[in-house]
Amino acid sequence: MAERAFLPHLAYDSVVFGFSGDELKILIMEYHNTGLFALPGGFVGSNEDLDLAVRRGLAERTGLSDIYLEQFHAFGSMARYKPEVMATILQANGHNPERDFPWMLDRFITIAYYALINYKDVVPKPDALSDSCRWYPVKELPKLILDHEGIVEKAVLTLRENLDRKLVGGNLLPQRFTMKELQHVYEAILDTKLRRTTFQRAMLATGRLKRHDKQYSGKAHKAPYLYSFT
Amino acid sequence: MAERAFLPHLAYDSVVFGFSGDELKILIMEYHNTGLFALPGGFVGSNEDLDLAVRRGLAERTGLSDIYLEQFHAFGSMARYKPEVMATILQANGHNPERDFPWMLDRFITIAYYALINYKDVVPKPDALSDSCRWYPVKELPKLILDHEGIVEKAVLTLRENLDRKLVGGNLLPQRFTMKELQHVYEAILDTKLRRTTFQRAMLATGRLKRHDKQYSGKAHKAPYLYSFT
DNA sequence: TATTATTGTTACAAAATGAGACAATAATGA
DNA sequence: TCATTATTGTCTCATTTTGTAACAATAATA
Repeated sequence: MAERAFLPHLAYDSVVFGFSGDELKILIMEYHNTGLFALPGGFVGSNEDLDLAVRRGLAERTGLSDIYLEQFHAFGSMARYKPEVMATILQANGHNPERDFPWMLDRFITIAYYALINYKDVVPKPDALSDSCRWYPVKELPKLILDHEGIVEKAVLTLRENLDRKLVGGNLLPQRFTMKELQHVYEAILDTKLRRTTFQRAMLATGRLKRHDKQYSGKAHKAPYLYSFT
Repeated sequence: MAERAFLPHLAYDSVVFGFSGDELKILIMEYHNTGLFALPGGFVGSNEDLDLAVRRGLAERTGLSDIYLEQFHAFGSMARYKPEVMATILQANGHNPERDFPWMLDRFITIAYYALINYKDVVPKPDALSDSCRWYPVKELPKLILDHEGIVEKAVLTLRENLDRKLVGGNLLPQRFTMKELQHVYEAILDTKLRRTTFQRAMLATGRLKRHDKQYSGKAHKAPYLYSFT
């Protein structure tokens, strides 16, 4: 068999979470002239670590290296095999799918990751096939291709389960943040209101928060401390 | 490209947990004339659901269908690519690897599952390349090929995390079991002693246990109830 | 019929959590 | 200057959950 750049039949998709306006958002791509929306994804180089392939793709789309990334599921049902979707996307970009990219019409098993990033650090960049790469609130997603909506759903569920266990909430905020900001992140992820005092006590009890200087907001009230995770 | 039976570069491995003699055990295969031990695994048919491929392989090895199965991680580093291992196994079985099975020398990404089964229901069966398929205590495994020891370790950690959250302990026991048996399963998985009364209270509080008739053991003491999960 | 080992339940202490009160600010504005 | 306002950090107390031990109820045995 000839050398090939990527492993056949294998892809990854990434659910990139950001936090802005007290909402949990994710990056969604739109393909040129199709009205089709999808998770940002990519392929794995024939001699490339799976994890590194995902980091590479994320770096290209967000400009960020060194981001919090976690693999959560591989999706491999036959039900997700719909070659006509990829054919539509390729045709809309002026390609002849069967002639130019026959391997993209194959069946794919995708390994899904979620990433947590500081919203303000990111300038989303689309790829060659895509029109745009934009933030959408998790609660107001457009219709996505294939099983991507199910992938997002599982990502959110996994993130919820890992929130307390791995204390990952801070990865959606700048290095230093107030207790209220952290609480809003938790509330957005869990989709529920939390009690301020109980939350503060629980967070401090983890022993993972370092307290820094106060943040003076210019508002007429006590200034909150800034915290960071250790 | 010619039709092929299996997706290239993709495999699955299964960590099959059983419980016997108050120990947590897993199924390990030994390859003919090599002294090499490995997790039971297999390949995914070109038109086969990933999950069903794993169930098919498990059914062949355990004789069981309808078992508790959970995917927990895909392993895809380049460090796990050691074609000489598979070459050794094929040669020991009288094959010429390069000529007969060149694709088995390729790089593989493996998707790992763990299964929980009732030890007594299983008669392990090796496959064509294997000598034996036997139970080994998790704490006394032989040296395994490639990254299979890391796969087992991650399986155990995942099982521990899921134990309370998904109440999966009962899948390692017969349909009906005593509270003491269930406690022993928990103790084996968590590798720690539990307090009898606290455990009993917590289990009953889940509301997922149904109480059946008593089990008379012939011993000189009160007979325990049998329970099943709903 | 007393003894033994084990089980299911209860009782009480200790710890964790829920819910509110309260004092301590930063700015504002009379 | 000094009361006012909004928010923060902490404390208090009630409630719930958990840790620990005691106790009563068995099945078989001697």
